[in-house]
This record gives sequence, C-alpha cells and structure tokens, in this order.
Amino acid sequence: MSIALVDCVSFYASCERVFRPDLKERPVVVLSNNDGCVIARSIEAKKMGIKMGVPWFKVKDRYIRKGGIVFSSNFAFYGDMSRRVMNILDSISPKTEVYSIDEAFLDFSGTEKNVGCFNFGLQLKNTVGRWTGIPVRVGIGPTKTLAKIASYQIKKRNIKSRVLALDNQKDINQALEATPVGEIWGVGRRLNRKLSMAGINNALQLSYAPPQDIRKRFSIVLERTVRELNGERCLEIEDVSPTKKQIVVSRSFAKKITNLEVLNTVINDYVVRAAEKLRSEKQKSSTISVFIRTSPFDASQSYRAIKSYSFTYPTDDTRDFLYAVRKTLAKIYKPNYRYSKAGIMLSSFSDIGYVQNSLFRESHTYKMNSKLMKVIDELNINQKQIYIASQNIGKFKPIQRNMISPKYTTSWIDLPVVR
DNA sequence: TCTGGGGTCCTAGGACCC
DNA sequence: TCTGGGGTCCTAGGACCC
Repeated sequence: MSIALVDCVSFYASCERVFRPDLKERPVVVLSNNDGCVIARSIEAKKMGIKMGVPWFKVKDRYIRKGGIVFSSNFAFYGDMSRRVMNILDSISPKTEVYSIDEAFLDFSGTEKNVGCFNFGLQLKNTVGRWTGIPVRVGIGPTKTLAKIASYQIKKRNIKSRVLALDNQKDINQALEATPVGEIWGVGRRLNRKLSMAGINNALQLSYAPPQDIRKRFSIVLERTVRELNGERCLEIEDVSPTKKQIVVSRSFAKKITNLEVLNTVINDYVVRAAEKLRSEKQKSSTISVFIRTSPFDASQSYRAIKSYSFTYPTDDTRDFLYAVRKTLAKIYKPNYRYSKAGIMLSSFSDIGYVQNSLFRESHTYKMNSKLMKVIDELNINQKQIYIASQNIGKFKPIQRNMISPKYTTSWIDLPVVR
C-alpha cells in the first residue's frame, strides 16, 4: 500500500537549464507574465535569498549584479517538458495522477514487494533524469498526505538521493515531528494560525488530535488530513482526470487600459482561447462571466466588478460568447478608471453530445455552427491563423515578455542545433 | 515605472417550497 | 393582531493548491 509523490525540482528553472548546460549551478529565476514577479528559482537563486512571488523590480538590480540569470515564462515549453516527464512516470507505474504541471501521484501498491519502495523511487528518479534532464524528488508513504510530507523532508534534510520512503511507523513519526503544521498539504496561512493558537504546532501533534473534534472545530477537509496523517487513505489516486468544471482565461496588462473598446478587444482574445479549450474538452457551457479590476496596489482608485451572462442553451460557439461579453462588459465598465486586469470564466458545463432544445432556436443551427468552429480549430492547429474580426491582432500588446527562451521542443524554427 | 494565472472544494445564507 | 418548521437548491465568497 504505497503512494509516491514525484515532484520536479524548481521545475521552470530546471526546464530552462535542459538546453543550456552552461547554466548548471548558476542562479536561475523565471518570471510571471509581464515579467511581474518571480515564480521559480533554482537552488542557487533561493540561496541568494530570492523569495517566491517577490516583485521582480524589487530584486532585479541586486540579483543581476550578483550574476543571476533570468527568463520570462515560456509555458509552451514547460508544458511540453511536463508531458514528457508524465509519460515516463505513466509507463513505469500502474496508476498515475497528474496533479499539477510539475507533480504526479503514483500508486504502485503490489509492486513494492518486488523491488522495495526506496528502489522503486530511485528507479523513477533516475529514469526521468536520464531521459529528460529534469531532476525530481520522490516522496513515498501510505497516503497522499504522507507522501507529501516525505517530499518536504527530502527538501528540508537535503537528502542527497532525493528519495525518501516512509514505510514504518518510527520513520513516519520522526518525519511528522519535524514538519511544522503550516507545511502540511491542505494547511494554508489561515489554518496555520488557528492551529497554532490551539497549541498544535507540528504534524505529529495534529495526528494525535481526535478526527471528530477536528471536524467540529475546523472542517471536514482538515479531518481528512488528520486521518491521512495516521495512514488512513481518504484521498484516492484519480488516474482518469475528471472533466473540468470551469475554464478561466485572465491576464494582467503590461500597460493599464482606460478605454472600453480596447478592453473589449483584449477580452475577445481571452474568449477565443477559452472557447477553443472548451471545445477541446468536448464540453458546452451555458454561463460566461466577465471580470475587470483596477490594480490592488494602486491606492488612488479601486474598482472591481464581475458579471455573468446565462444562455438559454449550452453552447461552444465562439460568436455566442463574444456577443455575451460585449453586452456584459458594457454593463460593468465604468469610465475614468485605469484597469490592470481582466478575464472571463466559462462554467455550467454539459457534455457535447447532450443538447437541450430551445423553443426559440431552430435545432439544425447547432450542427452548422459546430462544423464552422471545428474547421476553424483545425486550421488553427495547423498554424493557419483564422481570426475573428473583433479580436486584438497586434494592435495592442497587453503582455510583456522581454527575456523569453526559445521554444526548443515545440517549434521547428527554435529547434536546438548541435555543432 | 514595474506586483501571475488557473483551478477545486466547502460553507453560509438567501430564495423558495410545502 | 397574532405569524411555524423543515427541507432543498443555488450562489458568492473563503480557503487552499500549484
């Protein structure tokens, strides 16, 4: 009964190093959109005191002066590297859940008798390292939460093999005692404070708390955590990814927007992307929400608004969404504000095969529209860009990425050359 | 000057029903 | 004039995750 958590070390920074061996052992950081803040740091950068999420402009000078290397985010590249890592894990383990871009849970119950937990972890780490160049940590335990704890301990104790198997109670207790309550998976800032006020400071103490009490005083979520710390499985491995319940596309702008038409054009881009995603998920949506806001760091003004539009029938037609957004945005837009971010959200999904007929719409129009969208999607996959007239086509550059690396693995032009 | 993006789950409270 | 009790469903917002 064993679960492994495979966790890529400083994932984005490690990706950048794969095709740049000259960056080995040098500080590397990766920035968010608009080069806003630091979202990944190599170990060397962490040692320089660069904190996660820190605004780039605050550390830039000092970091560069000390010889640090910086990249804008290149998500097409990271996504592709992630897929490669996950495929390898999937080929080795009987059950795999891709938990995030850089983490996966593996259930290898049954096989541990043959090779042993530790050796299994070693095999995972070595194979991924050799085949992709990405370093990973492997934490192993009887439950997901304990596997997470194992992974945290690898980091904290700086275990050289980067593999830790918690397969007996003595090791488990030792790891729990050395894990502050705020580092437990599922305990955020808020719960951390509440728990320490209740005198619970490390994972071992939390594991001793009666689950029923925890449920009453906190929540059912934390109750599950307590049980998981005691080796009782409450969270299963979800090896078939559940269908999405919402799709969000949102961005902060490099330059504030003060004009409704520009805002609408930019948001139309998000709509086009979200609708593509929706169709690739084979879903239809009957609610779209639009939100706009000013910068939370701007003390002189503050406005945020969100409004939803419901269709009488579920749709996946980009033009339906564009129409809804135009109407909705006009209702929440207020002039004289400097908007810093906007986004849209699709929700209320239903399966594509299921159509609720409407009294007010001929049913054959559904099929016609789906065909059109399908053709557009296929053309766009083959790089022949079809735009909707109201989209933003280079007129306005809302995103800034000044230090982006080549798309080494997803673009023929950027393919690395070996001389 | 410059502060990310995309998700899930749970709960409280309101609307509505009988 | 007096104005019950119990249930479901939906939504907004909070908390958390990477």
